[in-house]
Amino acid sequence: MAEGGPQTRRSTPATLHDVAREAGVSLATASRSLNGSTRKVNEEYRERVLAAAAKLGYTPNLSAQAVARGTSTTVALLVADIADPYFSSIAAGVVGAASGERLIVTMAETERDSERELELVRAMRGQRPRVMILSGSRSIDDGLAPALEAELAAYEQTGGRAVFISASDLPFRTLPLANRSGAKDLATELHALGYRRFAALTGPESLRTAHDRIAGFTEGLAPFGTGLADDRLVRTAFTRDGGYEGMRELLERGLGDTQLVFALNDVMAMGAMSAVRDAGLEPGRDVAIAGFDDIPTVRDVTPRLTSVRMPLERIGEQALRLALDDEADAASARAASADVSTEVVIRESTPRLEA
Amino acid sequence: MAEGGPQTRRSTPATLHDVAREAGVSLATASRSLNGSTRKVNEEYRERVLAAAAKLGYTPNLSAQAVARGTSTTVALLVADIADPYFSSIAAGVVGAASGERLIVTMAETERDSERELELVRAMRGQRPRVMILSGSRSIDDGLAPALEAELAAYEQTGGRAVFISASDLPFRTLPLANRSGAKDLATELHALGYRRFAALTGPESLRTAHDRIAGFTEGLAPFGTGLADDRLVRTAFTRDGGYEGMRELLERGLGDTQLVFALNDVMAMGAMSAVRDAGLEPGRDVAIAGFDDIPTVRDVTPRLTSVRMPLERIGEQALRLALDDEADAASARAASADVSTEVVIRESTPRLEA
DNA sequence: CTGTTAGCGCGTTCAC
DNA sequence: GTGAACGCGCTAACAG
Repeated sequence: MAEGGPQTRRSTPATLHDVAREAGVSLATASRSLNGSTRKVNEEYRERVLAAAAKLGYTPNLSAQAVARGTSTTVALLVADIADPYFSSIAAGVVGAASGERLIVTMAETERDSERELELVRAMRGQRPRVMILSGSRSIDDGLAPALEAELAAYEQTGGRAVFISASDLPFRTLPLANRSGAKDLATELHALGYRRFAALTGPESLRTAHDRIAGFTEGLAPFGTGLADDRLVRTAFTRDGGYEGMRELLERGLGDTQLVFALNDVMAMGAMSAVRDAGLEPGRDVAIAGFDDIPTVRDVTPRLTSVRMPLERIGEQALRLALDDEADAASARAASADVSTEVVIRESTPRLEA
Repeated sequence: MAEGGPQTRRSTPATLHDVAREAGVSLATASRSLNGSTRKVNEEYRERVLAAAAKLGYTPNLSAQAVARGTSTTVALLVADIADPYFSSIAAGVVGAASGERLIVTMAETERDSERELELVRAMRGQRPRVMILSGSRSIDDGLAPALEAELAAYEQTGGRAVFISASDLPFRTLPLANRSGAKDLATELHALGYRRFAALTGPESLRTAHDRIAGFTEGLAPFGTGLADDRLVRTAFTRDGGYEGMRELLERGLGDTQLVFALNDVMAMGAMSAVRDAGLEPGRDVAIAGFDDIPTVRDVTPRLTSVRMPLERIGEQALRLALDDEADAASARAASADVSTEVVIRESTPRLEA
């Protein structure tokens, strides 16, 4: 089926040259008519060119344009895991915003490996992208950070623009995410609901995002003279399965008097809820659970999950805008981040505690 | 912070020419050392070139390579909605497989709009991608289909390779998905569990995938002399909110003696479960629910959702392989699709019915 | 094996 | 306003 049909001979795509010849004009005129930097071309010629282009099914070769112009229309996006709702939502935001700017986005997956991330940045540079957006997997004690910084510095020096989503120690534009304050707010509200004794499922200690969320949570608890005991912390993978395993471990250790488990992101929280259930307990009743990010599906689990809303799509959009904003500075980043502020959403997984 | 540092003057990326000069060799030698199709270059020169490249931080300009070679290393991927787990999983598969082939994937979102899809295909052609993968939103009575076909035919005639994920009427390579047989199997198993009276939440009537799934489900029910009454069908959007709204409508109409609601995909099913709950009923007990796709999160909802497993990541991989396989024909597509066969997964949302 | 040269498709100066 | 000619960064003949 796929190979059927009259074997029309394979040809090469129509070139601007073809269009010019077909229209009976020069290459320059054709070029001007089709993109016209300053449109100073006879209307009649213009139409002839457009007609010829349509007839030949001409599409400008973006690579050639990039070479000739010295700039591409590409934005490179690096994420830890495309299938993770957190990253796919951000990606959707980036792609949406890019589409509006007539930019094309290319995507790659770091798999949370900084070595791989570095390689990818290097490889992506080959595209001479206008901007490069790095999301996720920023570590605190990343030995490869200097190399990454050097690579990105070189990239920026040659006209590119690197943007990090969420805090990083590296000297590049950054769209700060309110991980710390969001977690702090969450802690405050949970305390108001009557919760006093907490445990947490955290990602790798070095993961910047995990670190900030834990720090914020602890900070929010401090005024009340409570906190997170070390033996109430479970380090695990920053994924659904990590959440499941972490909760299982916690249950094995014994929940003790723990009232609420804070999973550092929603997919972990969902895994944790399943682990609770598999242990014969009921999330929200036997142990409360809170997540972070407020990915769409948390509305559809039972009990509905308490979380901290991060406007993920908008974060993707703002990251691109921040990169494109020529005079972006600290103020601009602040403005962008104001647009992506968090909000605690209390749901059934953390019911008010009876006194 | 972002703008700090000594204003090192902005330069242009190192070119192959620079590397050659730095290494004291000719352009050709530099080129051969760095990519050398057939590595026939003096080891000493080679090393000098590599050293120079490293020193200068040289990265080959992919656009320039593409123009010179006449072929790019790009694969274009079109999906309906990036944030939807179905598509993000497929995308993850494509990106993963592409990475192995040293291909770069660019992504765009059709937003389930065939007009937009057509425009995107046209725009994407500008990249001269080696392959173009179209996933989702194939309609049965799509007026733009001829235009799309023409565009893709032109694309293939100029050396490109178009691949559809899931059936289409268009004459291009297609990775068939077992929507029909999967739904049929589901119906069979549900009947075995004791279910007799069904309703369904379906997407737009014209959506090919929706059509196939309904057809398969009906087919599976036929041998038992039962089926889906017209008034038990709710047409709604193919999204979570569509599922919610559809179920709400069904509940308003009155469930009657309906025992099970078949949502045509998992995100719809999850929305439907929430609607059931919001109506004060309990999914799985008051009304059974089944979905399709088996996206990861269905394991974490309550009750766990019965679904039909589609190996989404593998589907993405296979789509790319199918595109890359030079001698792909019907047999090859069949082989690939064998690798992406479905499997019914019965869970708690469809408990065995007491006789 | 190496260097020279002619393109690839397109943008853009520069004369006409 | 229009066209000829050069250059973008790189590959691929082609000679040496």
